[in-house]
Amino acid sequence: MKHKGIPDETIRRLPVYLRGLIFLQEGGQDRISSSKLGDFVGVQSWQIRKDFSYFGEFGVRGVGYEIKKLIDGIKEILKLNKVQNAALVGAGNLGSAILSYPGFELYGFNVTMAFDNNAKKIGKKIKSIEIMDVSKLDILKKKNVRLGIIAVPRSEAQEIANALVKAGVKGILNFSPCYIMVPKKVKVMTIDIAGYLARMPYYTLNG
Amino acid sequence: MKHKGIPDETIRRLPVYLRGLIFLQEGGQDRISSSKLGDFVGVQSWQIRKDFSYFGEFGVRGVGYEIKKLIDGIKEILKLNKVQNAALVGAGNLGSAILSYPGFELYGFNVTMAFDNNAKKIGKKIKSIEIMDVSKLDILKKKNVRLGIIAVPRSEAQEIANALVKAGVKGILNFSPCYIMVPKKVKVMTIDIAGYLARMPYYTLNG
DNA sequence: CTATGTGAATTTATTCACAGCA
DNA sequence: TGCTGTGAATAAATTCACATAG
Repeated sequence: MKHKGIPDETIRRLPVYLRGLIFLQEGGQDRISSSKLGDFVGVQSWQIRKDFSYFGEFGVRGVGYEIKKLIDGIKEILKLNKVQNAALVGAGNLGSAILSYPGFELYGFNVTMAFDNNAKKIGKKIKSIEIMDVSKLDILKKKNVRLGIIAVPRSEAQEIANALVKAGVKGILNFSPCYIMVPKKVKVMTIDIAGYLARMPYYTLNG
Repeated sequence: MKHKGIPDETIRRLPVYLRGLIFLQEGGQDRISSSKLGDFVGVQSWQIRKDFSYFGEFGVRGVGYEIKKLIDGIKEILKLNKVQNAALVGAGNLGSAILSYPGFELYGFNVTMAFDNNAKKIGKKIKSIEIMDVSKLDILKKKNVRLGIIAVPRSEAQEIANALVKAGVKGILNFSPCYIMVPKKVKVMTIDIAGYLARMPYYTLNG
Protein backbone atom coordinates (compact mmCIF):
# COMPACT_ATOMS: atom_id res chain seq x y z
CA MET A 1 0.00 0.00 0.00
CA LYS A 2 2.56 2.54 1.05
CA HIS A 3 6.27 2.35 0.37
CA LYS A 4 7.70 1.82 3.81
CA GLY A 5 10.09 4.28 5.32
CA ILE A 6 9.37 7.01 2.80
CA PRO A 7 8.53 10.30 4.54
CA ASP A 8 5.12 11.70 3.68
CA GLU A 9 6.84 15.02 3.16
CA THR A 10 8.93 13.46 0.42
CA ILE A 11 5.77 12.26 -1.28
CA ARG A 12 4.31 15.72 -0.91
CA ARG A 13 7.26 17.21 -2.76
CA LEU A 14 7.31 14.74 -5.64
CA PRO A 15 4.47 16.41 -7.58
CA VAL A 16 6.33 19.69 -7.20
CA TYR A 17 9.47 18.20 -8.71
CA LEU A 18 7.44 16.50 -11.43
CA ARG A 19 5.74 19.71 -12.48
CA GLY A 20 9.04 21.57 -12.60
CA LEU A 21 10.74 18.81 -14.55
CA ILE A 22 7.96 18.62 -17.13
CA PHE A 23 8.22 22.36 -17.57
CA LEU A 24 11.98 22.16 -18.04
CA GLN A 25 11.58 19.29 -20.48
CA GLU A 26 9.11 21.31 -22.52
CA GLY A 27 11.74 24.02 -22.62
CA GLY A 28 14.02 21.58 -24.39
CA GLN A 29 16.30 20.73 -21.50
CA ASP A 30 17.30 17.12 -20.85
CA ARG A 31 19.66 17.25 -17.88
CA ILE A 32 19.69 19.15 -14.60
CA SER A 33 21.51 19.26 -11.29
CA SER A 34 19.81 19.07 -7.92
CA SER A 35 20.77 22.64 -7.12
CA LYS A 36 19.41 24.05 -10.40
CA LEU A 37 16.20 22.10 -9.97
CA GLY A 38 16.08 23.26 -6.38
CA ASP A 39 16.34 26.91 -7.39
CA PHE A 40 13.56 26.36 -9.89
CA VAL A 41 11.04 24.67 -7.62
CA GLY A 42 12.01 26.28 -4.32
CA VAL A 43 13.57 23.36 -2.47
CA GLN A 44 17.12 22.91 -1.17
CA SER A 45 19.41 20.75 -3.28
CA TRP A 46 20.24 18.25 -0.52
CA GLN A 47 16.55 17.85 0.16
CA ILE A 48 15.98 16.91 -3.45
CA ARG A 49 18.88 14.44 -3.47
CA LYS A 50 17.68 12.90 -0.22
CA ASP A 51 14.14 12.58 -1.55
CA PHE A 52 15.27 10.84 -4.73
CA SER A 53 17.68 8.61 -2.85
CA TYR A 54 14.79 6.85 -1.09
CA PHE A 55 13.89 5.30 -4.42
CA GLY A 56 17.33 4.31 -5.68
CA GLU A 57 19.94 6.06 -7.76
CA PHE A 58 18.41 8.39 -10.30
CA GLY A 59 21.38 10.54 -11.13
CA VAL A 60 24.96 10.35 -12.26
CA ARG A 61 27.63 11.63 -9.90
CA GLY A 62 29.46 14.62 -11.21
CA VAL A 63 26.89 15.06 -13.94
CA GLY A 64 23.34 15.44 -12.66
CA TYR A 65 19.95 13.98 -13.42
CA GLU A 66 18.48 13.02 -16.75
CA ILE A 67 15.13 14.80 -16.80
CA LYS A 68 13.22 12.13 -18.69
CA LYS A 69 14.41 9.44 -16.32
CA LEU A 70 13.32 11.50 -13.32
CA ILE A 71 9.90 12.21 -14.82
CA ASP A 72 9.31 8.55 -15.56
CA GLY A 73 10.57 7.57 -12.14
CA ILE A 74 8.36 9.99 -10.24
CA LYS A 75 5.31 9.05 -12.30
CA GLU A 76 5.91 5.42 -11.47
CA ILE A 77 6.35 6.11 -7.76
CA LEU A 78 3.19 8.21 -7.62
CA LYS A 79 1.36 5.73 -9.87
CA LEU A 80 0.48 8.44 -12.35
CA ASN A 81 1.07 6.38 -15.46
CA LYS A 82 -2.52 5.60 -16.33
CA VAL A 83 -5.06 8.39 -16.77
CA GLN A 84 -7.53 8.47 -13.90
CA ASN A 85 -11.01 9.87 -13.81
CA ALA A 86 -12.41 11.89 -10.96
CA ALA A 87 -15.92 13.02 -10.10
CA LEU A 88 -16.86 16.38 -8.70
CA VAL A 89 -19.70 16.84 -6.23
CA GLY A 90 -20.98 20.37 -5.80
CA ALA A 91 -21.19 22.61 -8.85
CA GLY A 92 -21.24 25.97 -7.12
CA ASN A 93 -18.64 28.68 -7.64
CA LEU A 94 -15.73 26.66 -6.35
CA GLY A 95 -16.91 23.41 -7.92
CA SER A 96 -17.30 25.01 -11.33
CA ALA A 97 -13.81 26.44 -11.08
CA ILE A 98 -12.42 23.03 -10.21
CA LEU A 99 -14.24 21.48 -13.15
CA SER A 100 -12.53 23.99 -15.45
CA TYR A 101 -9.19 23.85 -13.69
CA PRO A 102 -6.50 23.15 -16.28
CA GLY A 103 -3.87 21.90 -13.85
CA PHE A 104 -5.03 18.33 -13.31
CA GLU A 105 -4.19 17.16 -16.82
CA LEU A 106 -0.47 17.47 -16.25
CA TYR A 107 -0.64 14.65 -13.73
CA GLY A 108 -2.98 12.51 -15.80
CA PHE A 109 -6.31 13.30 -14.20
CA ASN A 110 -9.64 13.99 -15.85
CA VAL A 111 -12.63 15.33 -13.99
CA THR A 112 -15.23 13.56 -16.09
CA MET A 113 -18.41 13.73 -14.03
CA ALA A 114 -20.17 16.34 -11.94
CA PHE A 115 -23.02 16.16 -9.46
CA ASP A 116 -25.21 18.61 -7.62
CA ASN A 117 -28.43 18.56 -5.61
CA ASN A 118 -29.80 21.79 -7.09
CA ALA A 119 -32.57 21.03 -9.60
CA LYS A 120 -31.74 24.22 -11.49
CA LYS A 121 -28.21 23.02 -12.19
CA ILE A 122 -28.94 19.39 -13.00
CA GLY A 123 -28.83 18.81 -16.75
CA LYS A 124 -26.79 21.93 -17.45
CA LYS A 125 -23.28 21.60 -18.76
CA ILE A 126 -19.97 23.03 -17.63
CA LYS A 127 -17.06 22.46 -19.99
CA SER A 128 -19.10 19.80 -21.83
CA ILE A 129 -19.71 17.89 -18.61
CA GLU A 130 -23.35 17.44 -17.72
CA ILE A 131 -24.28 18.00 -14.11
CA MET A 132 -26.11 15.01 -12.72
CA ASP A 133 -28.34 14.54 -9.73
CA VAL A 134 -26.33 13.77 -6.63
CA SER A 135 -28.70 10.90 -5.85
CA LYS A 136 -27.20 9.13 -8.86
CA LEU A 137 -23.71 8.93 -7.37
CA ASP A 138 -23.83 5.15 -7.49
CA ILE A 139 -23.06 5.36 -11.19
CA LEU A 140 -19.41 5.95 -10.26
CA LYS A 141 -19.09 2.25 -9.51
CA LYS A 142 -20.10 1.35 -13.07
CA LYS A 143 -17.99 4.09 -14.63
CA ASN A 144 -14.99 2.94 -12.62
CA VAL A 145 -14.35 6.35 -11.11
CA ARG A 146 -12.26 5.99 -7.96
CA LEU A 147 -11.63 9.60 -6.99
CA GLY A 148 -14.15 12.09 -5.65
CA ILE A 149 -13.84 15.83 -5.19
CA ILE A 150 -16.14 17.44 -2.64
CA ALA A 151 -17.06 21.12 -3.03
CA VAL A 152 -20.36 21.33 -1.17
CA PRO A 153 -21.31 23.35 1.92
CA ARG A 154 -19.93 22.02 5.19
CA SER A 155 -23.35 20.82 6.31
CA GLU A 156 -23.56 18.38 3.41
CA ALA A 157 -19.96 17.23 3.19
CA GLN A 158 -20.21 14.19 5.45
CA GLU A 159 -23.23 12.69 3.74
CA ILE A 160 -21.66 13.24 0.32
CA ALA A 161 -18.54 11.51 1.57
CA ASN A 162 -20.64 8.59 2.76
CA ALA A 163 -22.27 8.35 -0.64
CA LEU A 164 -18.91 8.51 -2.40
CA VAL A 165 -17.54 5.72 -0.25
CA LYS A 166 -20.63 3.65 -0.97
CA ALA A 167 -20.04 4.30 -4.67
CA GLY A 168 -16.63 2.69 -4.36
CA VAL A 169 -14.43 5.77 -4.30
CA LYS A 170 -10.93 5.19 -2.89
CA GLY A 171 -9.79 8.78 -2.49
CA ILE A 172 -11.55 12.03 -1.64
CA LEU A 173 -10.24 15.53 -2.19
CA ASN A 174 -12.30 17.66 0.18
CA PHE A 175 -12.68 21.41 -0.23
CA SER A 176 -15.38 21.70 2.42
CA PRO A 177 -14.00 23.25 5.58
CA CYS A 178 -14.67 20.34 7.92
CA TYR A 179 -13.42 17.02 9.13
CA ILE A 180 -14.79 14.04 7.25
CA MET A 181 -14.99 10.55 8.68
CA VAL A 182 -14.44 7.62 6.32
CA PRO A 183 -13.37 3.98 6.58
CA LYS A 184 -9.62 3.54 6.97
CA LYS A 185 -9.21 2.15 3.46
CA VAL A 186 -10.34 5.49 1.98
CA LYS A 187 -7.87 8.39 1.79
CA VAL A 188 -9.20 11.89 2.47
CA MET A 189 -7.17 15.02 1.80
CA THR A 190 -8.76 18.25 2.91
CA ILE A 191 -7.83 21.58 1.35
CA ASP A 192 -8.95 24.21 3.82
CA ILE A 193 -8.60 27.38 1.78
CA ALA A 194 -9.60 29.81 4.50
CA GLY A 195 -7.38 27.95 6.96
CA TYR A 196 -4.34 28.97 4.94
CA LEU A 197 -5.35 32.60 4.99
CA ALA A 198 -6.11 32.38 8.70
CA ARG A 199 -2.45 31.67 9.45
CA MET A 200 -1.18 34.63 7.50
CA PRO A 201 -1.46 37.31 10.23
CA TYR A 202 0.47 35.10 12.65
CA TYR A 203 3.43 35.16 10.28
CA THR A 204 3.10 38.67 8.93
CA LEU A 205 1.90 40.86 11.78
CA ASN A 206 4.91 41.44 13.96
CA GLY A 207 4.63 42.17 17.63
CA MET B 1 7.77 38.12 14.83
CA LYS B 2 7.06 34.49 15.55
CA HIS B 3 6.28 33.02 18.95
CA LYS B 4 9.39 31.07 19.65
CA GLY B 5 9.32 27.31 20.13
CA ILE B 6 5.79 26.90 18.81
CA PRO B 7 5.64 24.16 16.17
CA ASP B 8 4.39 25.32 12.79
CA GLU B 9 2.13 22.29 12.83
CA THR B 10 0.46 23.62 15.94
CA ILE B 11 -0.18 26.90 14.16
CA ARG B 12 -1.58 24.99 11.20
CA ARG B 13 -4.10 23.26 13.47
CA LEU B 14 -5.27 26.37 15.29
CA PRO B 15 -7.64 27.53 12.51
CA VAL B 16 -9.13 24.04 12.48
CA TYR B 17 -9.82 24.21 16.20
CA LEU B 18 -11.15 27.74 15.88
CA ARG B 19 -13.60 26.81 13.15
CA GLY B 20 -14.87 23.83 15.14
CA LEU B 21 -15.20 25.84 18.32
CA ILE B 22 -17.15 28.64 16.61
CA PHE B 23 -19.46 26.03 15.18
CA LEU B 24 -19.98 24.45 18.59
CA GLN B 25 -20.57 27.86 20.14
CA GLU B 26 -23.19 28.65 17.53
CA GLY B 27 -24.85 25.40 18.54
CA GLY B 28 -25.25 26.81 22.03
CA GLN B 29 -22.47 24.89 23.73
CA ASP B 30 -20.12 26.65 26.12
CA ARG B 31 -17.79 23.95 27.43
CA ILE B 32 -15.95 21.03 25.83
CA SER B 33 -13.27 18.47 26.63
CA SER B 34 -10.21 17.89 24.50
CA SER B 35 -11.43 14.46 23.46
CA LYS B 36 -14.87 15.68 22.37
CA LEU B 37 -13.31 18.53 20.43
CA GLY B 38 -10.83 16.08 18.98
CA ASP B 39 -13.60 13.80 17.72
CA PHE B 40 -15.27 16.80 16.16
CA VAL B 41 -12.32 18.23 14.29
CA GLY B 42 -10.41 15.03 13.63
CA VAL B 43 -7.42 15.47 15.93
CA GLN B 44 -6.28 13.35 18.89
CA SER B 45 -7.07 14.71 22.33
CA TRP B 46 -3.47 14.75 23.54
CA GLN B 47 -2.46 16.67 20.45
CA ILE B 48 -5.05 19.32 21.23
CA ARG B 49 -3.98 19.59 24.86
CA LYS B 50 -0.33 19.80 23.83
CA ASP B 51 -1.08 22.48 21.25
CA PHE B 52 -2.98 24.64 23.73
CA SER B 53 -0.37 24.12 26.42
CA TYR B 54 2.21 26.04 24.38
CA PHE B 55 0.23 29.19 25.09
CA GLY B 56 -0.53 28.74 28.77
CA GLU B 57 -3.37 27.12 30.66
CA PHE B 58 -6.65 27.41 28.80
CA GLY B 59 -8.66 24.73 30.52
CA VAL B 60 -9.75 23.56 33.94
CA ARG B 61 -8.50 20.15 35.11
CA GLY B 62 -11.25 17.65 35.57
CA VAL B 63 -13.68 19.93 33.76
CA GLY B 64 -12.59 20.91 30.25
CA TYR B 65 -12.30 24.06 28.21
CA GLU B 66 -14.56 27.06 28.14
CA ILE B 67 -15.32 27.52 24.45
CA LYS B 68 -15.45 31.31 24.51
CA LYS B 69 -12.10 31.50 26.24
CA LEU B 70 -10.54 29.21 23.66
CA ILE B 71 -11.98 31.15 20.74
CA ASP B 72 -10.68 34.43 22.13
CA GLY B 73 -7.33 32.87 22.89
CA ILE B 74 -6.83 31.38 19.44
CA LYS B 75 -7.92 34.59 17.75
CA GLU B 76 -5.38 36.48 19.76
CA ILE B 77 -2.58 34.03 18.98
CA LEU B 78 -3.34 34.09 15.27
CA LYS B 79 -3.88 37.87 15.35
CA LEU B 80 -7.35 37.54 13.89
CA ASN B 81 -8.97 40.16 16.07
CA LYS B 82 -9.08 42.97 13.58
CA VAL B 83 -10.77 42.49 10.20
CA GLN B 84 -8.21 42.37 7.42
CA ASN B 85 -8.65 43.14 3.77
CA ALA B 86 -7.19 41.08 0.98
CA ALA B 87 -6.83 41.69 -2.75
CA LEU B 88 -7.32 39.12 -5.45
CA VAL B 89 -5.29 39.11 -8.65
CA GLY B 90 -6.67 37.02 -11.49
CA ALA B 91 -10.43 36.98 -12.02
CA GLY B 92 -10.68 33.76 -14.02
CA ASN B 93 -12.69 30.76 -12.95
CA LEU B 94 -10.71 30.08 -9.81
CA GLY B 95 -10.28 33.74 -8.94
CA SER B 96 -14.00 34.41 -9.26
CA ALA B 97 -14.74 31.46 -7.00
CA ILE B 98 -12.32 32.77 -4.40
CA LEU B 99 -13.91 36.21 -4.60
CA SER B 100 -17.26 34.61 -3.79
CA TYR B 101 -15.89 32.14 -1.25
CA PRO B 102 -17.90 32.48 1.97
CA GLY B 103 -15.33 30.85 4.24
CA PHE B 104 -12.95 33.77 4.79
CA GLU B 105 -15.39 35.81 6.85
CA LEU B 106 -15.27 33.38 9.76
CA TYR B 107 -11.66 34.32 10.36
CA GLY B 108 -12.19 38.02 9.83
CA PHE B 109 -11.03 38.43 6.26
CA ASN B 110 -12.59 40.44 3.47
CA VAL B 111 -11.54 40.17 -0.13
CA THR B 112 -12.25 43.76 -1.05
CA MET B 113 -10.40 44.31 -4.29
CA ALA B 114 -9.85 42.38 -7.50
CA PHE B 115 -7.48 42.83 -10.41
CA ASP B 116 -7.05 41.32 -13.86
CA ASN B 117 -5.14 42.09 -17.04
CA ASN B 118 -7.99 41.19 -19.39
CA ALA B 119 -9.58 44.32 -20.82
CA LYS B 120 -12.89 42.51 -21.17
CA LYS B 121 -13.06 41.88 -17.45
CA ILE B 122 -11.83 45.23 -16.19
CA GLY B 123 -14.73 47.34 -14.99
CA LYS B 124 -17.07 44.38 -14.53
CA LYS B 125 -18.23 43.42 -11.07
CA ILE B 126 -18.19 40.15 -9.18
CA LYS B 127 -20.07 40.18 -5.90
CA SER B 128 -20.15 43.98 -6.00
CA ILE B 129 -16.40 44.16 -6.34
CA GLU B 130 -15.17 45.95 -9.41
CA ILE B 131 -12.33 44.32 -11.30
CA MET B 132 -9.49 46.77 -11.77
CA ASP B 133 -6.57 46.86 -14.14
CA VAL B 134 -3.65 44.92 -12.76
CA SER B 135 -1.37 47.83 -13.60
CA LYS B 136 -3.11 49.75 -10.81
CA LEU B 137 -1.93 47.37 -8.09
CA ASP B 138 -0.06 50.19 -6.39
CA ILE B 139 -3.36 51.36 -4.99
CA LEU B 140 -3.08 48.63 -2.36
CA LYS B 141 -0.58 50.76 -0.52
CA LYS B 142 -3.09 53.59 -0.17
CA LYS B 143 -5.95 51.27 0.71
CA ASN B 144 -3.80 49.60 3.35
CA VAL B 145 -4.32 46.12 1.97
CA ARG B 146 -1.59 43.82 3.22
CA LEU B 147 -2.66 40.45 1.84
CA GLY B 148 -2.67 39.35 -1.78
CA ILE B 149 -4.23 36.30 -3.39
CA ILE B 150 -2.74 35.14 -6.69
CA ALA B 151 -4.92 33.17 -9.10
CA VAL B 152 -3.26 33.85 -12.43
CA PRO B 153 -1.61 31.45 -14.89
CA ARG B 154 1.78 30.14 -13.83
CA SER B 155 3.56 32.24 -16.42
CA GLU B 156 2.37 35.47 -14.81
CA ALA B 157 2.57 34.54 -11.15
CA GLN B 158 6.09 35.78 -10.45
CA GLU B 159 5.57 39.22 -11.96
CA ILE B 160 2.30 39.62 -10.10
CA ALA B 161 4.06 38.65 -6.90
CA ASN B 162 6.72 41.27 -7.59
CA ALA B 163 4.03 43.90 -8.12
CA LEU B 164 2.25 42.85 -4.91
CA VAL B 165 5.45 43.13 -2.92
CA LYS B 166 6.09 46.54 -4.43
CA ALA B 167 2.56 47.51 -3.40
CA GLY B 168 3.45 46.75 0.21
CA VAL B 169 1.77 43.38 0.63
CA LYS B 170 3.07 41.32 3.57
CA GLY B 171 1.49 37.97 2.77
CA ILE B 172 0.64 36.17 -0.45
CA LEU B 173 -1.71 33.25 -0.85
CA ASN B 174 -0.67 31.68 -4.14
CA PHE B 175 -2.97 29.40 -6.13
CA SER B 176 -0.69 29.32 -9.17
CA PRO B 177 1.15 26.03 -9.43
CA CYS B 178 4.67 27.35 -9.18
CA TYR B 179 7.35 28.53 -6.83
CA ILE B 180 7.37 32.23 -6.17
CA MET B 181 10.40 34.16 -5.02
CA VAL B 182 9.90 37.07 -2.64
CA PRO B 183 11.94 39.01 -0.09
CA LYS B 184 12.28 37.17 3.24
CA LYS B 185 9.98 39.61 5.02
CA VAL B 186 7.04 38.51 2.84
CA LYS B 187 5.23 35.26 3.62
CA VAL B 188 4.07 33.12 0.71
CA MET B 189 1.76 30.15 1.11
CA THR B 190 1.12 28.14 -2.03
CA ILE B 191 -1.98 26.01 -2.43
CA ASP B 192 -1.17 23.56 -5.19
CA ILE B 193 -4.57 22.06 -5.92
CA ALA B 194 -3.44 19.55 -8.53
CA GLY B 195 -0.51 18.58 -6.33
CA TYR B 196 -2.94 17.24 -3.74
CA LEU B 197 -4.72 15.13 -6.31
CA ALA B 198 -1.39 13.93 -7.69
CA ARG B 199 -0.59 12.20 -4.40
CA MET B 200 -3.88 10.33 -4.28
CA PRO B 201 -2.90 7.29 -6.39
CA TYR B 202 0.19 6.73 -4.24
CA TYR B 203 -2.03 6.28 -1.22
CA THR B 204 -4.99 4.55 -2.84
CA LEU B 205 -3.61 2.29 -5.55
CA ASN B 206 -2.24 -0.72 -3.75
CA GLY B 207 0.57 -2.83 -5.18
C1' DC C 1 36.64 19.19 -10.51
C1' DT C 2 31.67 18.53 -10.15
C1' DA C 3 27.54 16.78 -8.45
C1' DT C 4 25.31 12.62 -6.46
C1' DG C 5 24.17 9.54 -2.56
C1' DT C 6 23.97 8.64 2.22
C1' DG C 7 25.19 7.68 7.08
C1' DA C 8 25.15 10.56 11.15
C1' DA C 9 23.77 14.67 13.72
C1' DT C 10 20.35 17.74 14.64
C1' DT C 11 15.96 19.63 14.81
C1' DT C 12 11.12 19.27 14.94
C1' DA C 13 6.86 16.98 15.93
C1' DT C 14 4.17 13.27 17.89
C1' DT C 15 2.89 10.21 21.40
C1' DC C 16 2.84 8.51 25.98
C1' DA C 17 2.01 8.22 30.80
C1' DC C 18 1.01 10.19 34.74
C1' DA C 19 1.23 14.09 38.15
C1' DG C 20 -1.78 17.83 39.49
C1' DC C 21 -5.92 19.98 40.37
C1' DA C 22 -11.13 20.92 40.51
C1' DT D 1 -13.12 10.68 39.84
C1' DG D 2 -12.35 13.16 35.35
C1' DC D 3 -9.83 15.83 32.47
C1' DT D 4 -6.01 19.06 31.90
C1' DG D 5 -1.07 20.05 31.52
C1' DT D 6 3.52 18.54 30.73
C1' DG D 7 8.12 16.25 31.12
C1' DA D 8 10.05 12.41 28.98
C1' DA D 9 10.22 8.99 25.25
C1' DT D 10 9.67 8.11 20.61
C1' DA D 11 9.27 9.01 15.91
C1' DA D 12 9.81 11.75 11.80
C1' DA D 13 12.00 15.03 9.00
C1' DT D 14 15.66 18.08 8.02
C1' DT D 15 20.33 19.33 7.64
C1' DC D 16 25.13 18.41 7.38
C1' DA D 17 29.45 16.74 5.77
C1' DC D 18 31.88 14.01 3.11
C1' DA D 19 32.89 9.62 0.67
C1' DT D 20 32.11 8.26 -3.95
C1' DA D 21 31.94 8.17 -8.82
C1' DG D 22 32.01 10.21 -13.61
